[in-house]
Amino acid sequence: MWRVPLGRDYDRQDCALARALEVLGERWTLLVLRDCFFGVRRFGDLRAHLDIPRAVLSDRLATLVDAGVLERRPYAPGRDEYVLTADGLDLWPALFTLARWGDRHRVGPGGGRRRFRHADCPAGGADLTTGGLCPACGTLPPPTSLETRSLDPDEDDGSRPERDDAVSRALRHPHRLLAPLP
Amino acid sequence: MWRVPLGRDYDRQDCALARALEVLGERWTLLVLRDCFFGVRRFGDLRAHLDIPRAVLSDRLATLVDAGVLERRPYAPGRDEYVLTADGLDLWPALFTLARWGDRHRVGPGGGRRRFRHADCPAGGADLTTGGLCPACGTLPPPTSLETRSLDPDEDDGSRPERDDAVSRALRHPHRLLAPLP
DNA sequence: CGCACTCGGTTCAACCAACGAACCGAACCT
DNA sequence: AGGTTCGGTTCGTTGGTTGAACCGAGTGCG
Repeated sequence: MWRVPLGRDYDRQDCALARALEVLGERWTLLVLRDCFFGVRRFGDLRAHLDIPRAVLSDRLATLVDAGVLERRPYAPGRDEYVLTADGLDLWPALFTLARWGDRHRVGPGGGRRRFRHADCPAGGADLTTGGLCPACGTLPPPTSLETRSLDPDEDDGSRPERDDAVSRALRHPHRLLAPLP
Repeated sequence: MWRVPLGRDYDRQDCALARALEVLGERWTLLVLRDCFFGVRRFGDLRAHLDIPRAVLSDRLATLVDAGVLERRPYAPGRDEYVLTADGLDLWPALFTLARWGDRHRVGPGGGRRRFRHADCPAGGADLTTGGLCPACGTLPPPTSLETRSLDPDEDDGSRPERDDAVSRALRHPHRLLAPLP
């Protein structure tokens, strides 16, 4: 069921960015992948966290599996889960970089609510810088060695109402990237 | 004329990525910005290079100006051009990172046709690595100090027909990023 | 077993965005 | 004045998004 999501004219664009956007450029797709990095794997959890119509989520997941970014695999009889492939994991720098831009320019001063810490850092670990570097050890950690958490409540300016689905609640506490949610 | 391009539900997403996608997530938007980094500034040039409907381009440019990513300014009586603001220039790492992913996973072996060289490099300059680093001097160069070019014809596998608009032709030769096209 | 419930979808109708062609007005050329 | 280019807007058609309803397999429970 291959489609070219961005229209037939895109294959005339002589550009790696256009190739990437044929897979990633549709609405919701990058948010689905962000959740996959956070450890969300099940259809229902994605739906609860994103408020995305079932049909759209179904379509996006099929496109991503088709493109080799996600793998669909059974975890119980009649139940499948979606996990990032190697190609998908390789998207982490792109997602992180885009999100940091959003932090700097689209949310209030102080940046967003979410922090990423280098949990496997030999130098003790610290919250990542804008470029994704760990300030303690100077390396660019892979997503598997990162831990994410919400800002503490007293750091929060309360400018935006918090969501209260199971995924949002789980992600308030420190959580290793890619580890399945409780 | 503010709109929330990705639907009212996005503002319930407690996430910097969602904030970024409200501005950048619509179809064509990232390709328009890519062209801006290449030095394309005029409505007609964007249209010729992208094959995008006039109405859509008009809408995207207005959204980007509205969001402070582009600035619209007159360059002749009755003629305006669109140039990247500081916020827009700050998008370069995100665009570059996404394009590199496209190179690695969505085009054939050998990567894409386009190369980026650190033209202002004190160590002589070389084509950037995957992470955007200059292998000669080890720094992460800003877009203004980069030069881009197409692969030489003998390196090209000919798998995709070349475009032949004025912008595509100009971008085959080495060209400083952000410098206006001839 | 029979029944209800959950999960992971598909189907359908209404709506809205994208497309492409036609039109438009200002500036410039001759 | 007449024609051309540029930078749009308008408009009818096409196609993607949305949300509600429906569906079928698997599980829990009396």
